[in-house]
Amino acid sequence: MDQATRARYEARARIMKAMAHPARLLMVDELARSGERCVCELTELVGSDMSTVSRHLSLLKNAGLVEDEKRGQMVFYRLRVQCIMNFFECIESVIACNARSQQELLT
Amino acid sequence: MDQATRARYEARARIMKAMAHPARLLMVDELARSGERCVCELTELVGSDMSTVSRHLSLLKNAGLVEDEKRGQMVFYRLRVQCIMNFFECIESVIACNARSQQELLT
DNA sequence: GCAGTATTTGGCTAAAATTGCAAATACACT
DNA sequence: AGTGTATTTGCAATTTTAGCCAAATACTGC
Repeated sequence: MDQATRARYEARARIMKAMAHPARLLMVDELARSGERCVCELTELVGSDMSTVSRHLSLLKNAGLVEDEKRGQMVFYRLRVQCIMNFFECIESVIACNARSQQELLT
Repeated sequence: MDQATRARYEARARIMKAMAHPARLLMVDELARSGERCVCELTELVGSDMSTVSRHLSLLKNAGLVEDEKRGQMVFYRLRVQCIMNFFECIESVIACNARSQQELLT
Protein backbone atom coordinates (compact mmCIF):
# COMPACT_ATOMS: atom_id res chain seq x y z
CA MET A 1 0.00 0.00 0.00
CA ASP A 2 1.36 3.38 -0.93
CA GLN A 3 2.33 6.13 1.43
CA ALA A 4 -0.47 8.52 0.47
CA THR A 5 -3.14 5.92 1.12
CA ARG A 6 -1.64 5.13 4.49
CA ALA A 7 -1.58 8.82 5.35
CA ARG A 8 -5.25 9.15 4.40
CA TYR A 9 -6.29 6.41 6.81
CA GLU A 10 -4.20 7.96 9.54
CA ALA A 11 -5.94 11.28 9.02
CA ARG A 12 -9.32 9.60 9.15
CA ALA A 13 -8.38 7.72 12.29
CA ARG A 14 -7.26 10.92 13.99
CA ILE A 15 -10.70 12.39 13.46
CA MET A 16 -12.54 9.28 14.58
CA LYS A 17 -10.32 9.08 17.63
CA ALA A 18 -11.17 12.63 18.57
CA MET A 19 -14.79 11.56 18.93
CA ALA A 20 -14.12 8.20 20.53
CA HIS A 21 -14.70 9.22 24.12
CA PRO A 22 -17.97 9.42 26.05
CA ALA A 23 -17.43 12.95 27.30
CA ARG A 24 -16.43 14.24 23.88
CA LEU A 25 -19.31 12.48 22.21
CA LEU A 26 -21.67 13.99 24.73
CA MET A 27 -20.31 17.46 24.09
CA VAL A 28 -20.51 17.06 20.33
CA ASP A 29 -24.10 15.98 20.70
CA GLU A 30 -24.89 18.92 22.93
CA LEU A 31 -23.25 21.36 20.53
CA ALA A 32 -25.20 19.88 17.65
CA ARG A 33 -28.43 20.56 19.50
CA SER A 34 -27.72 23.89 21.10
CA GLY A 35 -25.51 25.60 18.55
CA GLU A 36 -22.93 26.77 21.04
CA ARG A 37 -21.92 26.39 24.65
CA CYS A 38 -19.26 27.89 26.87
CA VAL A 39 -16.72 25.75 28.67
CA CYS A 40 -18.46 26.26 31.99
CA GLU A 41 -21.76 24.93 30.66
CA LEU A 42 -20.06 21.92 29.11
CA THR A 43 -18.16 21.32 32.32
CA GLU A 44 -21.39 21.14 34.23
CA LEU A 45 -22.87 18.83 31.61
CA VAL A 46 -19.96 16.42 31.61
CA GLY A 47 -19.31 16.53 35.32
CA SER A 48 -15.51 16.34 35.24
CA ASP A 49 -12.95 18.90 36.27
CA MET A 50 -12.98 22.00 34.08
CA SER A 51 -9.35 21.43 33.16
CA THR A 52 -10.26 17.99 31.87
CA VAL A 53 -13.14 19.35 29.84
CA SER A 54 -10.94 22.08 28.44
CA ARG A 55 -8.44 19.46 27.31
CA HIS A 56 -11.19 17.44 25.65
CA LEU A 57 -12.33 20.54 23.83
CA SER A 58 -8.89 21.46 22.61
CA LEU A 59 -8.56 17.93 21.31
CA LEU A 60 -11.81 18.28 19.37
CA LYS A 61 -10.66 21.63 18.09
CA ASN A 62 -7.36 20.22 17.04
CA ALA A 63 -9.14 17.58 15.02
CA GLY A 64 -11.13 20.31 13.31
CA LEU A 65 -14.47 19.20 14.70
CA VAL A 66 -15.26 22.32 16.68
CA GLU A 67 -14.25 25.95 16.65
CA ASP A 68 -14.10 28.38 19.53
CA GLU A 69 -14.78 32.05 19.99
CA LYS A 70 -13.86 34.14 22.96
CA ARG A 71 -16.43 36.66 24.08
CA GLY A 72 -15.57 38.48 27.27
CA GLN A 73 -14.03 36.08 29.68
CA MET A 74 -15.93 33.13 28.32
CA VAL A 75 -15.02 30.85 25.43
CA PHE A 76 -17.81 29.44 23.31
CA TYR A 77 -17.47 26.28 21.29
CA ARG A 78 -19.55 25.19 18.35
CA LEU A 79 -19.55 22.39 15.81
CA ARG A 80 -17.64 23.03 12.66
CA VAL A 81 -19.16 20.17 10.67
CA GLN A 82 -22.81 19.27 10.75
CA CYS A 83 -22.71 15.83 9.18
CA ILE A 84 -21.35 14.38 12.38
CA MET A 85 -24.85 13.89 13.64
CA ASN A 86 -25.43 11.26 10.97
CA PHE A 87 -23.03 9.06 12.85
CA PHE A 88 -25.24 8.56 15.81
CA GLU A 89 -27.99 6.88 13.85
CA CYS A 90 -25.60 4.27 12.52
CA ILE A 91 -23.93 3.78 15.89
CA GLU A 92 -27.31 3.20 17.44
CA SER A 93 -28.12 0.59 14.85
CA VAL A 94 -24.90 -1.23 15.73
CA ILE A 95 -25.87 -1.12 19.39
CA ALA A 96 -29.35 -2.41 18.60
CA CYS A 97 -27.88 -5.18 16.47
CA ASN A 98 -25.55 -6.16 19.30
CA ALA A 99 -28.44 -6.22 21.75
CA ARG A 100 -30.36 -8.55 19.44
CA SER A 101 -27.39 -10.90 19.22
CA GLN A 102 -27.09 -10.91 22.99
CA GLN A 103 -30.72 -11.91 23.23
CA GLU A 104 -30.22 -14.77 20.83
CA LEU A 105 -27.35 -16.10 22.90
CA LEU A 106 -29.64 -16.38 25.88
CA THR A 107 -32.21 -18.56 24.15
CA MET B 1 -27.07 13.62 33.95
CA ASP B 2 -28.67 10.28 34.68
CA GLN B 3 -26.97 6.93 34.68
CA ALA B 4 -28.72 5.56 31.61
CA THR B 5 -27.71 8.52 29.48
CA ARG B 6 -24.13 8.19 30.61
CA ALA B 7 -24.18 4.50 29.76
CA ARG B 8 -25.50 5.27 26.30
CA TYR B 9 -22.60 7.58 25.51
CA GLU B 10 -20.16 5.04 26.82
CA ALA B 11 -21.63 2.42 24.51
CA ARG B 12 -21.40 4.79 21.58
CA ALA B 13 -17.82 5.68 22.43
CA ARG B 14 -16.84 2.01 22.58
CA ILE B 15 -18.02 1.57 19.02
CA MET B 16 -16.35 4.72 17.75
CA LYS B 17 -13.16 3.71 19.48
CA ALA B 18 -13.20 0.35 17.77
CA MET B 19 -12.93 2.16 14.45
CA ALA B 20 -10.51 4.84 15.59
CA HIS B 21 -7.34 3.25 14.29
CA PRO B 22 -5.82 3.45 10.83
CA ALA B 23 -5.41 -0.28 10.39
CA ARG B 24 -8.93 -1.03 11.56
CA LEU B 25 -10.39 1.70 9.41
CA LEU B 26 -8.53 0.31 6.44
CA MET B 27 -9.85 -3.16 7.08
CA VAL B 28 -13.40 -1.96 7.54
CA ASP B 29 -13.13 -0.12 4.25
CA GLU B 30 -11.74 -3.19 2.53
CA LEU B 31 -14.50 -5.40 3.92
CA ALA B 32 -17.12 -2.91 2.80
CA ARG B 33 -15.81 -3.14 -0.73
CA SER B 34 -14.99 -6.80 -1.02
CA GLY B 35 -17.64 -8.42 1.10
CA GLU B 36 -15.27 -10.69 2.98
CA ARG B 37 -11.59 -11.34 3.49
CA CYS B 38 -9.54 -13.86 5.40
CA VAL B 39 -7.04 -12.84 8.06
CA CYS B 40 -4.13 -13.58 5.78
CA GLU B 41 -5.41 -11.23 3.08
CA LEU B 42 -6.03 -8.48 5.61
CA THR B 43 -2.60 -9.04 7.09
CA GLU B 44 -1.01 -8.47 3.72
CA LEU B 45 -3.14 -5.38 3.19
CA VAL B 46 -2.29 -3.82 6.55
CA GLY B 47 1.34 -4.85 6.63
CA SER B 48 1.64 -5.60 10.34
CA ASP B 49 2.29 -8.86 12.08
CA MET B 50 -0.57 -11.32 11.70
CA SER B 51 -0.99 -11.49 15.45
CA THR B 52 -1.52 -7.75 15.52
CA VAL B 53 -4.08 -7.91 12.73
CA SER B 54 -5.86 -10.76 14.44
CA ARG B 55 -6.10 -8.65 17.60
CA HIS B 56 -7.50 -5.71 15.65
CA LEU B 57 -10.10 -7.99 14.13
CA SER B 58 -11.17 -9.45 17.44
CA LEU B 59 -11.55 -5.93 18.72
CA LEU B 60 -13.82 -5.05 15.79
CA LYS B 61 -15.75 -8.24 16.35
CA ASN B 62 -16.11 -7.47 20.02
CA ALA B 63 -17.61 -4.10 19.17
CA GLY B 64 -20.10 -5.86 16.91
CA LEU B 65 -18.80 -4.28 13.72
CA VAL B 66 -17.70 -7.46 12.01
CA GLU B 67 -18.49 -11.14 12.17
CA ASP B 68 -16.27 -14.07 11.36
CA GLU B 69 -16.74 -17.47 9.85
CA LYS B 70 -14.27 -20.28 9.85
CA ARG B 71 -14.00 -22.28 6.64
CA GLY B 72 -11.30 -24.88 6.61
CA GLN B 73 -8.22 -23.48 8.24
CA MET B 74 -9.03 -19.93 7.28
CA VAL B 75 -11.21 -17.41 9.07
CA PHE B 76 -13.19 -14.95 6.99
CA TYR B 77 -14.38 -11.64 8.30
CA ARG B 78 -17.17 -9.46 6.97
CA LEU B 79 -18.94 -6.28 7.97
CA ARG B 80 -21.96 -6.70 10.13
CA VAL B 81 -23.34 -3.20 9.58
CA GLN B 82 -23.39 -1.47 6.23
CA CYS B 83 -24.09 2.11 7.31
CA ILE B 84 -20.51 2.47 8.47
CA MET B 85 -19.51 3.51 5.01
CA ASN B 86 -21.52 6.70 5.40
CA PHE B 87 -18.96 7.80 7.92
CA PHE B 88 -16.17 8.18 5.46
CA GLU B 89 -17.91 10.84 3.44
CA CYS B 90 -18.35 13.03 6.49
CA ILE B 91 -14.82 12.37 7.72
CA GLU B 92 -13.48 13.38 4.35
CA SER B 93 -15.44 16.61 4.50
CA VAL B 94 -13.84 17.37 7.86
CA ILE B 95 -10.43 16.72 6.37
CA ALA B 96 -11.21 18.94 3.39
CA CYS B 97 -12.45 21.66 5.72
CA ASN B 98 -9.25 21.41 7.75
CA ALA B 99 -7.16 21.65 4.62
CA ARG B 100 -8.98 24.80 3.59
CA SER B 101 -8.34 26.35 6.99
CA GLN B 102 -4.68 25.47 6.73
CA GLN B 103 -4.53 27.25 3.40
CA GLU B 104 -6.10 30.36 4.83
CA LEU B 105 -3.51 30.47 7.57
CA LEU B 106 -0.79 30.64 4.97
CA THR B 107 -2.17 33.70 3.20
C1' DG C 1 -3.59 48.26 40.31
C1' DC C 2 -6.56 44.73 42.84
C1' DA C 3 -10.02 41.12 43.43
C1' DG C 4 -12.85 37.87 41.12
C1' DT C 5 -14.31 34.80 37.36
C1' DA C 6 -13.36 31.82 33.16
C1' DT C 7 -10.15 29.16 30.83
C1' DT C 8 -5.83 26.99 29.70
C1' DT C 9 -1.43 24.76 30.71
C1' DG C 10 2.33 22.20 33.43
C1' DG C 11 3.27 18.31 36.06
C1' DC C 12 2.29 14.09 37.66
C1' DT C 13 0.15 9.40 38.22
C1' DA C 14 -2.72 5.64 36.80
C1' DA C 15 -4.96 3.12 33.27
C1' DA C 16 -5.52 1.59 28.58
C1' DA C 17 -3.95 0.66 23.89
C1' DT C 18 -0.52 -1.06 20.55
C1' DT C 19 2.83 -4.18 18.99
C1' DG C 20 5.86 -8.15 17.97
C1' DC C 21 7.70 -12.53 19.30
C1' DA C 22 7.02 -17.04 20.71
C1' DA C 23 3.95 -20.63 21.96
C1' DA C 24 -0.53 -22.77 21.57
C1' DT C 25 -4.48 -24.20 18.82
C1' DA C 26 -7.02 -25.78 14.83
C1' DC C 27 -7.42 -27.84 10.56
C1' DA C 28 -5.79 -30.35 6.13
C1' DC C 29 -3.21 -33.72 3.94
C1' DT C 30 -0.33 -37.73 3.73
C1' DA D 1 0.93 -39.82 14.09
C1' DG D 2 3.48 -36.10 11.68
C1' DT D 3 4.17 -32.03 8.73
C1' DG D 4 2.61 -27.65 7.17
C1' DT D 5 -0.52 -23.67 7.06
C1' DA D 6 -3.81 -20.27 9.27
C1' DT D 7 -5.09 -18.12 13.32
C1' DT D 8 -5.25 -16.91 18.13
C1' DT D 9 -3.32 -16.10 22.71
C1' DG D 10 0.29 -15.16 26.57
C1' DC D 11 3.63 -12.11 27.62
C1' DA D 12 6.33 -7.93 28.09
C1' DA D 13 7.84 -3.41 26.54
C1' DT D 14 6.50 0.96 24.90
C1' DT D 15 3.38 4.63 23.92
C1' DT D 16 -0.80 7.10 24.41
C1' DT D 17 -4.62 8.73 26.93
C1' DA D 18 -7.19 10.47 30.95
C1' DG D 19 -7.65 12.74 35.08
C1' DC D 20 -6.81 15.90 38.83
C1' DC D 21 -4.50 19.62 41.31
C1' DA D 22 -2.09 23.73 41.26
C1' DA D 23 -0.30 27.54 38.81
C1' DA D 24 -0.56 30.68 34.94
C1' DT D 25 -3.23 33.54 31.76
C1' DA D 26 -6.98 36.56 30.23
C1' DC D 27 -10.60 39.47 30.98
C1' DT D 28 -14.17 42.40 34.00
C1' DG D 29 -15.36 45.78 37.17
C1' DC D 30 -14.13 48.47 41.01
